[in-house]
Amino acid sequence: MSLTHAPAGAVRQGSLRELNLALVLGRIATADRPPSRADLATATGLTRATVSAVVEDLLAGRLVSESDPAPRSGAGRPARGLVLADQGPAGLGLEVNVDYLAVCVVDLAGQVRHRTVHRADLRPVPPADALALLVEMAGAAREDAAGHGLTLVGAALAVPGLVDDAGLVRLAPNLGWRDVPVPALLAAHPPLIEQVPGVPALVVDNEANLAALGELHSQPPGPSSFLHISGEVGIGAGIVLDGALFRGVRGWSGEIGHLPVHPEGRPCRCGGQGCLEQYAGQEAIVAAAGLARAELPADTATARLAELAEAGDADALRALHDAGTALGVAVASVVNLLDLDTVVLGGGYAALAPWLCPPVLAEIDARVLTAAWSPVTVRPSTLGAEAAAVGAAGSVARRIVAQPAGWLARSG
Amino acid sequence: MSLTHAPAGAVRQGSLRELNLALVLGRIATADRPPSRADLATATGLTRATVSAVVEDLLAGRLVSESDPAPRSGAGRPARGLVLADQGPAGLGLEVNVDYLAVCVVDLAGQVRHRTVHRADLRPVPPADALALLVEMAGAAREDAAGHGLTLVGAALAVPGLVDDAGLVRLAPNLGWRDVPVPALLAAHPPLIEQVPGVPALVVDNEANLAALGELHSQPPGPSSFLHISGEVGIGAGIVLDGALFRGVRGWSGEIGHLPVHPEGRPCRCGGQGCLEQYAGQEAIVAAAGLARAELPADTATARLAELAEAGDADALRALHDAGTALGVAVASVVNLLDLDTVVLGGGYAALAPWLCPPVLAEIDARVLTAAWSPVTVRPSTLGAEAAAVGAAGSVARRIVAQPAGWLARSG
DNA sequence: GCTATTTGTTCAGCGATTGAATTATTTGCC
DNA sequence: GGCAAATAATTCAATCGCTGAACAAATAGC
Repeated sequence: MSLTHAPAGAVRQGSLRELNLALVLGRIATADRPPSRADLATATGLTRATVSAVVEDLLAGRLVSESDPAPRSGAGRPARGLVLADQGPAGLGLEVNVDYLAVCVVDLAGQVRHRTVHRADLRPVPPADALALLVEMAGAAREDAAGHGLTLVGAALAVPGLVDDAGLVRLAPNLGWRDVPVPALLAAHPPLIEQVPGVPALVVDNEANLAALGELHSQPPGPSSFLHISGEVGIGAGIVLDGALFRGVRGWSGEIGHLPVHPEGRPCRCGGQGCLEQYAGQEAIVAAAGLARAELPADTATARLAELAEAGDADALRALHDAGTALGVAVASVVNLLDLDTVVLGGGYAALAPWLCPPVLAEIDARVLTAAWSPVTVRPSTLGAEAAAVGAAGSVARRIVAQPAGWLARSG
Repeated sequence: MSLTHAPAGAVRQGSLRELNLALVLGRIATADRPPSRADLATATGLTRATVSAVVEDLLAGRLVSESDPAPRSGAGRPARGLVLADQGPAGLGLEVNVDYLAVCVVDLAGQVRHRTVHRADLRPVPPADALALLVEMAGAAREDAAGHGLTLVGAALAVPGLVDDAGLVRLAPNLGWRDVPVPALLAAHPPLIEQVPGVPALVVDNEANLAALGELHSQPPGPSSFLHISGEVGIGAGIVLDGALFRGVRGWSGEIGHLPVHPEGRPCRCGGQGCLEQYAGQEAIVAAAGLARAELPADTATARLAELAEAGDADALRALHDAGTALGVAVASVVNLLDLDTVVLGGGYAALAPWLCPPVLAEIDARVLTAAWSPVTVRPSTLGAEAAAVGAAGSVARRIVAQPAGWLARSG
């Protein structure tokens, strides 16, 4: 589950080419216009000769293709622009959540090429059955992707809970899962992906982490360090530092829902007191707004809240303001600690951002020592509802871009 | 101020050797016994031939030396052990604090080879005068170091405040500094260090950050991710993730002293309410213990508290317990967020650790969701009082180990 | 004294980058 | 239309550094 994109180990002769393949491909991926070989040479510091050789490898491996010439004014031989191939390797993203299953396919460029969502209450469904359904959806996704010339090289599964290094779901409270051995359960089904060196066949991770990765790789590119908060029934956060997700010593970082915002306040099911989740979790907001939980399916609760707030309902507005204040206290802690300048509200919070942002910002201004010199941006996520599935698939595709040598060794 | 120890840029022909020099030297630095060339080959994955060539460069540059043969049982040609040289490059560490100035010199192996402390109340002293005094002490340190065959290749200055990328001290509240241009003030004095490519002549950083780096590089090596808390008049934290200090977007991470532990509690001079500093800062503990601030010099306050607690003074014990509980709430937030498994209490907290640790651990157990699966260690710092100065000097020496090519290019 | 064993060095070979020269292709100007 | 200037991309000998195997060095055990 740890993603080290620094070589760190022995630097052999061949590592040199591997590193430069990744360097050039990464540059092509992040450029805002299709760069020419000459552009890449000046941007990377390599010579044109080397760049040509590297690009030749990438073209042969079908990781990049030549686009229409980049519009450039002036004399000289016209450049040939290089873009990430829209065929070739792609990532499979899977998501199990409380009220839906989602599957998607993302290509090298980060484009979502396939998307399926199956809405259902998954709480009464045994984990093995839920995963079987997901595999069935993934099979159809693979067929569709193959039709577009895409090969699935890895899969990532997002779950709303704690996952350990081996992919064991220790605890997914809102889903009712405990100690579910996901890799073993999925191994019972025929494989959907083609193994590529350097790309794990299956990664299982927290949905908040994967949603944050999705935000990191979304277009247009945003900051490389930020906090992404997924506000669902539970509240999770993905912490992106210097362009990499920070997972913590055991991969359990981001439990922002259990930051104490009122240390002597309401007891929480985690055993603590006054956790953020008790004041800004979906159930807490719904209850504070005077809505009966029973009459609302989970997937419409935030929509209903947004409707009421839009209409000026006083109870809803007050509930959202209080929740935003509690969230702001927690966010202020994070900003004081990590000195981040961007906070993204995702999941259910995205739709409620117009009412949550002002109190969050107010708390930040009041409580963050450095706010005077460095304004903090709080904004809703740009990805849609199944952000974690998109982020999961994108994280797989991203691995190919970060380590193209494995794919190239495969396809000759 | 950002230290990227991954190449990330273009990988040229010669980068290969640079990377392997760093790889081998780093291995020598972290080995618990002097390794032979053969040991290094198996440890790094390089061939013995390559390791021999690399080691030859390191020996020629006087970064390592051959030690007495490592005791090894069995047949075969005896190995020649390699150790970091006790002569050659060294780092200069400087510290300005509220009640003392400190200067030290640390060699490649992390040994403190020189140490000077000047105790005085620095609050009434103008910054320029304080720095002039520090430079004078540093001059003597350089003479002493030169007598041991050590060359100063860079300096790092620790200050108790916020520092920006250019070395400008924006705010050091307890010292009374505001917008002090340290590099410009130091440039007025003759240079003390010999410039080496890749090593900045002067780094100015927060004392909590540098103390954390000192802890990271202390012997015996500890974990590579931890939280280091410096409890002085203010409370600062250094966050070490995966062996690297995390400085935040603007270098202002670690302001744990302003985490809200009682959101509607006592007003804080930062403008917020209920900040940790108001409950666990030195002044708060002293006041809660019923000691008059005026009759205590700042540098003896913690010693006096420890004395009283040792003697069983009820007021002192209660004050420490309450401070520890507040600290525990903040630490629980950090652990929930970052999933760290080690917390180091440094600065004034080190001496008070016997009384602070129990309540801190109690709050962690109660509030951290994952505490059941992953015990968190809370322990006092192993470094002494001037930890920041030692960490500062060590961070300079460490740069040579991480990037030896610059030094080698210099000395031919 | 001989063998087994391990360490460290030497050397031809090779892969990858380098830098200069060369070719390719277009714009602008007369 | 033709020519010079300009920019892009390729070719090729030279060079740098790693590799693998053979070899020399040094010791323990029998």
